[in-house]
This record gives sequence, C-alpha cells and structure tokens, in this order.
Amino acid sequence: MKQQDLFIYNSLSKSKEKFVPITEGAIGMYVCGPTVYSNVHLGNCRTFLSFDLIFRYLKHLGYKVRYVRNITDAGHLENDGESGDDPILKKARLEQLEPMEVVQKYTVDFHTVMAKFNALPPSIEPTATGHIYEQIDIVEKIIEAGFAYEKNGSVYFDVLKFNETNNYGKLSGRQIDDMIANTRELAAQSDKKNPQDFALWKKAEPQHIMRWPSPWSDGFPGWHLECTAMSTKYLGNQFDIHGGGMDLKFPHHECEIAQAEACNHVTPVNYWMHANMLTLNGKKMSKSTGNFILPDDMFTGENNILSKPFSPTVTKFFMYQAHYRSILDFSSDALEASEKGFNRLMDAYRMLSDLNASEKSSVDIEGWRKACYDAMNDDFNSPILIAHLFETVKYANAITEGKETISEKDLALLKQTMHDFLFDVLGLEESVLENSQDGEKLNAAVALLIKLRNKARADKDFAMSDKIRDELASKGIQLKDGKDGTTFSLN
RNA sequence: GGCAUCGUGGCCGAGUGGCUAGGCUCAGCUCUGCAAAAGCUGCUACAGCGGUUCGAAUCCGCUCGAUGCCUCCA
Repeated sequence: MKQQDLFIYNSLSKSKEKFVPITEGAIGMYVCGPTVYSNVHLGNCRTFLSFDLIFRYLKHLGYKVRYVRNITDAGHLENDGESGDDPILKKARLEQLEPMEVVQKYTVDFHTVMAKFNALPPSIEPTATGHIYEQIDIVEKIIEAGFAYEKNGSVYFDVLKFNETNNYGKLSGRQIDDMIANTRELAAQSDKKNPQDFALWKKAEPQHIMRWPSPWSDGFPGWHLECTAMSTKYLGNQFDIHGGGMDLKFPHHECEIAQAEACNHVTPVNYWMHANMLTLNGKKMSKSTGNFILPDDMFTGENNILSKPFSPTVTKFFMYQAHYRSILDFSSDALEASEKGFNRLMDAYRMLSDLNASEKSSVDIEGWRKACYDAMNDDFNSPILIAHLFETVKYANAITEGKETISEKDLALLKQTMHDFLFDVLGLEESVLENSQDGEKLNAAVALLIKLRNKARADKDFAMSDKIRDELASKGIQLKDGKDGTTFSLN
C-alpha cells in the first residue's frame, strides 16, 4: 500500500491536519485504557473500538505502529480533597478481595470482551502499578523544574506557576483566569496552594493498602501521572498520536501535557484525538449513574434495553456507521437497522465469488476503490467508507443480472479491496457458524430439510412444505427461496 | 455560572457554500403455489429568526433545545 495523504482532526488545533509522523513510516500512538475496578461497559468499548479502527487502518497503510494502551490498576483518586480513597481500594473492601485480585478479574474481563469484538491487542499494554519508579522519577523532575511542591507528604503540581511560562488549558480551551473565578471554596482542608493544582503524589492514609515508598511518603501516584510515565517511556518525549475518550480531555489530558512539558521541556504529543461518547437514553453511558449496558448482556440478550441479542460484530458495525467524533445514541431500532444492513453487505461480499468476469468493465472499480480510501484518509470516516462498501451490493446484483460487466482484473481488485476493508480495517467477522464444524452439521441438516420441502412442493403437498418452512422459522431458521435454490439464515 | 460540542427527511446517520451520502423503515413492482427472502423503483430533509452571498443545511449573529467537561469515568 503506497503512502497516502492522511488527514487527522487534532483536538489541539480544532482542525483537520495533514498527518506527518515524526519518524517516516513509523507511528507512536498512546491511548488511555480502562480502569479495571469493574466490568467495562459498552461505552468504554466504543472508544477502544474507535482506536482499534485507527490502529488497523494505519497498519493497513503500511505504517509500523507502536500502539501503547495502559491498564489503570491503581492510584486514581476518587476525591482529590479529603478521603483519598481510590476506586480499586474501595471495591476491594467491598468484595473482601485483594486489590490485585480485583485488578486481575477485571483485566481478564476487559481482554475477553475486546477479543469478542475482534479488536487487536495493543503493542504494549503497561500497568500503572508496574511503573511506580518511573512515576516517582517524573515527580522528582517536575519538582526540580520548580513546577511542583511538597506538602505533608503529598506533592502537587503548581498550575499557576506553570501557566506563567507555559499554556495550561490549550487543549480544552480553558482560561486559567476563568477557572480561578469559577472555583467554589469547598475543600477547606486541602494541602493545595490553589484549587487548580493537582496531585502528583498522594500520601496514603493508614488504612490505604495500595501504597509504595517514595521520597515524600508511603503513598500512591496522582491519577494523571501514569500516562505521562508510560507514554514517554515507550514512545519517547515526543510522539505522534495520543487518544482517549472525550471525557478525558479535561482535566486528564490537560494535566498530562503540563506534566510532560514541565518534566521534559517539550510538548509531548503532535496529534490529540478524542473519541466521542456512546449514549443511552440520550445520556452518556456511565457506571456511576447506572446508565450503561454490559457487552455480554447485549450479546446474550439478557437486558431490558434491547429487543434481541446482537453479536459483537454487528455492534461494532453499528458503531462504525457513525463517525468516531460524533456522539452516538444506542437503541434497539438503530441496532436492528445496522444488523440488516450488515447481513446484506456480507451477502454481497459472498456473491463476489460467484461473479463471472467479462472482457471489459462497465463499472469503475478503480474510482470506487479510491473513494473508499479517500473516506478513511479524511479523519477515518468509516460511515462514508461503509456507504461506499454498500455500492458493492448494487454492483454484484447488476453484474449477476448482466446489466453491468466487470473484467477479471477489476473483479480481483473489487474482491481484494472488499476483503481488506471488511476484515483488515473494520475488523468485522462472518458469523461464527459459517466456519465452525457445528455450522457444517447444521448446514447439512437444513439442506436435507430443504430437499424434503422442495420434494413436497414439487408434489404440490403445500401443507407439508409450509410445515417445514414454518417450523424452522419458529426455531429461528429462515428459509430463503431464490432463483438458484433455497438458502437459509439464522435469526 | 464558565468552557466546548451539537440540533439533518418516519428512525439511525454522513456531509460540502452551488451537483440525489448511505443504512433501516415505508409504498409500488418483479419473482413466488402462498408467504418470506432477494432484486428494481420511489420517498429531496437540514431547530427558529435575522444577516453575508449570484447562491447556505454548510459562513456570521441572536433565540430556543440537547449533550459533554468543570468531581472518578472511554
């Protein structure tokens, strides 16, 4: 695949920019991963699937991509002011588990879910607890640089001081003066000089069991620090792409920029990318409000939200029919529409194998292919890509009916391009049954029933033929009579 | 309150200053023993009000509405 002009929307400049990697042909990409103190919900998955698409497309373009996505298994403060509890510790008390047992349980869950979605694993998946030394090291450097202060065993980043020489707020568009003006005086007991300051290191209370020694206290790292430590460790002080959910833009990513600039004296990231939220009932999916659905509950259909189960690949297809920067609302109707479209698209893909080539093409496959790439090169516009892929349905039908012709070369190109986008870039999967042994047995059994039914139809025994058809339908097997015989699909 | 985003046809959802996105639904037709499936055809929208322009859903202003962030969250 020859290198093409790729445009990426950069949250920093709020505009699409031509993508130029720091090192030609290679890309460093960091994405904020999950906090593993509960099951990932579907909203979390959307972000990771958005970046899976981006990862896959960059690789498809021929880049060597190092994709780093962390596991947050410690240290995110729940309340910056007084309690100092982090969610992992809280959950551990609740379930009478070791913190690392909680972490392990939900890390496994996360990996299992992402595998069901056929998401590629990142190149490196570092954990926060595995990088405590690196985080302490950064705190020391920031203190040396004069942008942090220690108070009662905790260390805080001095935002106002930093803002004198740097620009705190450039990513989220916030003005430091506005932030000061709008701060309410709630945390009276805070060790912070200013409410805008954020913790780099937090002294652990006696009952706090996740703790590590440091020059300042036995404690734990502040919740923005791990990403700075791990991204720069594996990708360098400056790297190409940093991604995450829109909700992390402020304060998390803003603080990451500040930490990295204070520590390394260069701005860390060239392209900031933010994936938008998946909403349910018009509201952001969120653990804390209970407004969410678990992936497994939608695969099995065990939920009160959807009319039926939906497979991981259909769910993913549904997500990719919206652009990653748009809010996407989740509903049964929308999922069903996507499922039907997905099936039609996959049917068309299979039809390509049966197409007969002609001397010449009456369809413009080269042009179509370019349109597909243009869509993805325009900030990974998967909905447009999918719209183009649907044109294949029309091509396949028209060629089958002899209304259009296609040359051997174009047919090969069409098949290859469809395969590339469907499976390599979008990472979709054909239904599990199609390739499995059980699927073959089912095929054989239904084929027999189809044969019997056709015999009955030939004998004009419609009572029998309809009985076969209707009983299969009631079991979720739908027969489809076509010109070239009968096929079936599972509902 | 501050910062930001968004409001598109029955539903979902792209989009650019001027040329039908696409999917689903629906209607008609073809096919069919009937039905389903499949195919073909049709369905021209852009919150409201002003403004800029030869021309705006697309740019600007205001109004209304929604969402996200400002506290853990993808």
